[in-house]
Amino acid sequence: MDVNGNFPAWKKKKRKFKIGKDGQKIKLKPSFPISVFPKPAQPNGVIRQSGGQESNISASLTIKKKKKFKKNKNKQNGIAVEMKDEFMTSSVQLTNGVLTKKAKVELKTIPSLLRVVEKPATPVRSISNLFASQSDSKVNYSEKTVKPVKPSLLGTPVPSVSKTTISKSSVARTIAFTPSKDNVKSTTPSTPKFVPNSEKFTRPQLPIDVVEQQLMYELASQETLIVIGETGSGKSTQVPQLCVRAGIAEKGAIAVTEPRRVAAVSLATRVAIEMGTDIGGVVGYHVRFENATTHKTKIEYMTDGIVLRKALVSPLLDKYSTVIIDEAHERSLHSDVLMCILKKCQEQRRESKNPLRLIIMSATLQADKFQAYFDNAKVVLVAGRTFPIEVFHVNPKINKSFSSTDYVYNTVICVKHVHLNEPKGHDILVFLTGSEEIEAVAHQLAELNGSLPASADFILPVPLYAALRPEKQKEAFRKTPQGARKVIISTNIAETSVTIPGIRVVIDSGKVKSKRFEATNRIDVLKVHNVSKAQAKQRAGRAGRDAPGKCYRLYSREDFHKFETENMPEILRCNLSATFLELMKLGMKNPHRLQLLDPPEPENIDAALLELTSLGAIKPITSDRNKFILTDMGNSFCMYPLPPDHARVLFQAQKEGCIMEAIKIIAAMQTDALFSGGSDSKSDLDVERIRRRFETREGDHITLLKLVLLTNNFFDQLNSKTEADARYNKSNKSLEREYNEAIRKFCNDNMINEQHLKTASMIEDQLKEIAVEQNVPFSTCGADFTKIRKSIAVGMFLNSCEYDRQEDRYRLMINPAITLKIHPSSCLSRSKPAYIVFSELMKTNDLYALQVTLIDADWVRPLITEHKKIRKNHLAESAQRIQQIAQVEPKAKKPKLNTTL
DNA sequence: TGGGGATTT
Repeated sequence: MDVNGNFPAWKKKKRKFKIGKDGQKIKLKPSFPISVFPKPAQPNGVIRQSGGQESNISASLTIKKKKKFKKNKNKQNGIAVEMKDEFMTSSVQLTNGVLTKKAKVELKTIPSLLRVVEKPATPVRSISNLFASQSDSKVNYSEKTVKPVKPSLLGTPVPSVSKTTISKSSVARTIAFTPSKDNVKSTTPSTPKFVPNSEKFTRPQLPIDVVEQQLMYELASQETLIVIGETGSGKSTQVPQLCVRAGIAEKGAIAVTEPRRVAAVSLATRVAIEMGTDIGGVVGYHVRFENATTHKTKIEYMTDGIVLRKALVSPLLDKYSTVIIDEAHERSLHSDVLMCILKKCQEQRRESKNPLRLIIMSATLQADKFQAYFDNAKVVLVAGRTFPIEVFHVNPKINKSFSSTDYVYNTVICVKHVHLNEPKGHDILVFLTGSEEIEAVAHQLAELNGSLPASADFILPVPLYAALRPEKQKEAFRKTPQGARKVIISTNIAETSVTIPGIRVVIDSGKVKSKRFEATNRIDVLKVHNVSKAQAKQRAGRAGRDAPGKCYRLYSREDFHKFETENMPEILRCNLSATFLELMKLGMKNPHRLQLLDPPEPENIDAALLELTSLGAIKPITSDRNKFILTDMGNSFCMYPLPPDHARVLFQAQKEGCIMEAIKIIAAMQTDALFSGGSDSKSDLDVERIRRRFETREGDHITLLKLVLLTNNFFDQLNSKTEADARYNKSNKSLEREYNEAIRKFCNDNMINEQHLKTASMIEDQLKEIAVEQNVPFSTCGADFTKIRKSIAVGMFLNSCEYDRQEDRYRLMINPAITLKIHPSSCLSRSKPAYIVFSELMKTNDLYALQVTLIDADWVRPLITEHKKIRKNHLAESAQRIQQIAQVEPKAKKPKLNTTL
């Protein structure tokens, strides 16, 4: 490929910020954050950090910073800080053949040499007047100008926070503090301020401190509060602490929900340090498989899925006085559903002694939408703290050869341009859509090295995507070798989930691959789309984490303006059956009446209802067929953290007498492909050969079972060997090393992804535990896999297909108009049996069935007949409903979750 | 005979 085209013609984005009064550019460097994060031991092996709070300080860095401090000692009034290594380990251990995750948290207190400059004590308002009107407040908020602060912990200047005025009007329902990048003022040096919230730890100033007083006031007086703050504002760590200091936590713990596990864990760890306690003390976290909270815990960081699960058990969530939904702008399925539930919860608890306080924290300015949703709740804005980023767009007027569709080619040209023009040592992060593209670009960039001028550095392409083997993923985090420039080519995993240090340039293709659920046909469509504006902004932001950065966009500014403003919320593009099942457990009867931030399409709602009805999980109420209730079976589905059809498989397996096997398979199905491990040294042929070893004629689910049984066997042997070795007085350390080495070798030999295997194993345990609680009798089918195949067929009968010899395709039995192929990754793709059932239907270039099992048509025929009957009624009813709605128009009454809530 | 973005209970 010729990569010498004159493609790069960039429109430079007007620099919006950091121009001082005198027209002088102000270079902004944040004081380095003091933080301690867990050792990078994350579920999929990637070093993951939370959305906006990442920072990582290693011992070496500390030393470096100390030197800096010495240099600036006098300027900084002799303030010094010394940090010690903090660490926390979380490891997976094997006991009695069962993999368990053990978290060992060791937090040392930081001996701070910092001379704390005392700050006037924050007025802590009594909570007795929780919902007192503003006029009751004695605090004078009139025209108080908070001086911009420029504290500098170790000589590095802190980005100036824009001039803030908290005026009386801000107490009214208006946005109080508008951080404007144009408004950035050159600041006058002032005494550093530190918040004396702990004797043991002193953190540097954060932008949120500027609005601390206002926040405290609003926290005490508002039932619902919306906090808008960009990356680096400190809202995720400070708002919960402010709640505690405001005395809110006395009525119940503060729950903070995060969309990702790592964010929950790392935020909790950091806040624990700031508050000078251990994890599990005043601060804790609760994510799946790991509950580090105690009765003492006042701030609980949790994943949103956990809170949802908790709501199923105790719908009023009365353990908590406050729920904070963090990263609400991400619009994850769980957080959207939570907001809906919590609103109802709030209504129910309003008159009680323990009302529920809600805090919605979001990054992008979608304040209006949240505000409208939460009955005109107050909004507090907090400035962010990132480095300035120069944004360039392609200018198609100058460069006639540019074609926006050929973004892979453009990427390579752009990397070359950047490589030859940007200073050495500035690493590049490229955003593309999928592994194929990424590998292709990586290959071309490696080749490009041959044609570079002698003076140029070496280009080191590093692919990064979720399906990549963990040890390969780690390469993105290695230090760039001397004489090279690291070019990380990534999917949107690097957008929020992962933060790579040292990135100074971002190249954004403007494309993303995303899955959308086509409800009418129950098909997942995986397609490349343009990113949203918010996403483009997020991507650009990845260049400004450590220093000022640049972002090159492979699309014109005109194209950019055509992009959607925000990402499509997950709730609008996924199968709603699992969500509705949960909501019905909470007492929701008519999902069409559900008040969500973005209501899903009626067709999508109906499809989920039809699915749940056909599975026997819900049934319409005789008096009003628009309303549904859970059946006994549906009720028991709710106990399992599984999609309803998978739960149905377990239910059937119980009848068939193969619950043990079913649990193993279903658990393995919850993780991504187990077959993705192994090392680089294996050729494609080897890979094929190893995979063939597990292949069965019965299909992929049985293959999965055989694999799990083999690993169980392996672990049993390994454990008895380890026990025997222990008797010979081997040291614990060498035993552990051998043990881990053996696991690694086993996974490598069998091309198994170690992390996924561990996850599957933990899910297996979880499912077993639930089955025991549910008094499910233990049963096994031994080598008779027919029973298990039947369970799978019955549970997922909606996915059964019949082979059409003429077409050489399969026809979906519930809708024969749909024809599909077995994906070639399936072990049945060649044998093409007459009847199959699949786990998933995915549309890419063709319609493919993934994870396929051979079935007997008689197993599913009665269910399909029944389904068709239900569907017929269902369709008639939804047509009727649409008519009704048209007549009743407009909204007759406020929908309610009228329930046990 | 083809290829798959990311979360989470």
